[in-house]
Amino acid sequence: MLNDARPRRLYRQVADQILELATAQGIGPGARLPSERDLAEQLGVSRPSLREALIALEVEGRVEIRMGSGVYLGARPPETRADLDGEGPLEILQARCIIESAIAEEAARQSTPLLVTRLDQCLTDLGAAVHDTPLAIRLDGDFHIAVASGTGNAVLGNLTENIYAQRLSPIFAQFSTHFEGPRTWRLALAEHGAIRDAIADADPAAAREAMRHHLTESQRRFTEGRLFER
Amino acid sequence: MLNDARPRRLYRQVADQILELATAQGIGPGARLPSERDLAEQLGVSRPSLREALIALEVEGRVEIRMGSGVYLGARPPETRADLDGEGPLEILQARCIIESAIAEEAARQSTPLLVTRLDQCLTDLGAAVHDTPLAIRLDGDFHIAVASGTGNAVLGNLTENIYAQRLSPIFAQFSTHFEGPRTWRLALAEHGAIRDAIADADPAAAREAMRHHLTESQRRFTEGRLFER
DNA sequence: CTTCGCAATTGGTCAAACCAGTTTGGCCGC
DNA sequence: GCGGCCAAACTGGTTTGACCAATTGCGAAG
Repeated sequence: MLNDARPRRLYRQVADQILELATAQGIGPGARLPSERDLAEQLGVSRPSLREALIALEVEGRVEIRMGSGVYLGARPPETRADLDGEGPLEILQARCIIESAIAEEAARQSTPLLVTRLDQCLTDLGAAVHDTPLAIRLDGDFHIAVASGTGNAVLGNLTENIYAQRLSPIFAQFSTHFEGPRTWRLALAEHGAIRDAIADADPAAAREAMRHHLTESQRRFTEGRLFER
Repeated sequence: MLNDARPRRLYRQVADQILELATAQGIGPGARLPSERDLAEQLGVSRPSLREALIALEVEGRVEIRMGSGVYLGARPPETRADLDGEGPLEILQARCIIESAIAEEAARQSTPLLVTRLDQCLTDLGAAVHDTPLAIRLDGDFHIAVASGTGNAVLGNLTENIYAQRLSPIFAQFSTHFEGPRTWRLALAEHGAIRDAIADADPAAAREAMRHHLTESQRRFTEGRLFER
């Protein structure tokens, strides 16, 4: 009553089978699929296992489970991706250059003394951490997140946080510790200062250019460090 | 032997409790946490339920389950967020206004005939679907994703796709179908056309303004529809 | 001291219940 | 005849207990 080969975990296989079965039976997005008991029997697994598969699919947002009612196929098509990683650090830097310069511009447009105070705090923190790269990475992120939150838009704040979460991933961290040091952090600190000043002056164009300059320089430092290392 | 209150699903609560317990006991990233049986007993739930929580955490990438060995805490720090939702549709529109205008500007800077062709295709598709709101929502997203992919940066493309995945969520969809119709789609189509023209002319400033105008108008239509409905 | 193997530990899965919301259809009253 | 109400039939939610399979580590044999 159980399957033969098992390269992946059962709940993973079952999850895929459920999606296949749904499309095979012409069950479109939003439609209800068979009950847990029926599905378990059709796929030849126990209900707890079937349930694990459903929970995995629910976490991924591919199905919606309504208690007492049934399991419904998610609204979004199967090719939907959930994260923005998978790309190289350089590509992320390029994307940030485009996005964050626009964010800085908007933040300068809504400049407040409170925001400037927070940015100053970030600057002094980073200034005291130029010799501690792991800490500096975090504080660097705090500055950019502070700028984004300065727009007053929580979505932009979350988005920037997500981008920085990428940076804390193991692969990125390895790169960083190799080519980042007190010198690069001091340069970054100066560039941050320029951004801070532009926002303090409520000068959107200057803030935009300062952020663009900062991230362009970051790209340059990154590629240089990469070449240096190879 | 079971808990009293149950606002959310049990596996969700247990998942949170596991993370809390891990930090409380000083279990750092990469370290092993107690066995399933122990955890189930400590948290006062059955092993299948505990297991559902673990699978949810595994899908989210917060723990790693090694068969026969144990469950290990994920490498990334606990504050990492995975999505940018939780905010209202209007806030997402505002964020898009800032981000996508910068993306359109960059796309115009790298304008290619191929991109213009793709945009034209999106326009004709949307023009033929003004009476089919669900389809129009999808095609509208395709246009914006096409613009983002025009930057040649995959991160920006993925990011835009993610933003549109939000739009296909049930809550947003309900709003959309209420206040969107042939009239609003025709207006959006015209605004899309302006963006297309600016990109075809390789005019970054015009592309930026066209995109900003489009999303500002979208916000206006959204708030109007919302008022109308209440 | 090294090495091989077995046994304890851990995750993986299943079976059969019972509990708790939802839905639905039929019955009763209007 | 029509509409609202209530209960039975779903549906997901959770537990218990058992057994299988992969891993690991310790101890005995060389």
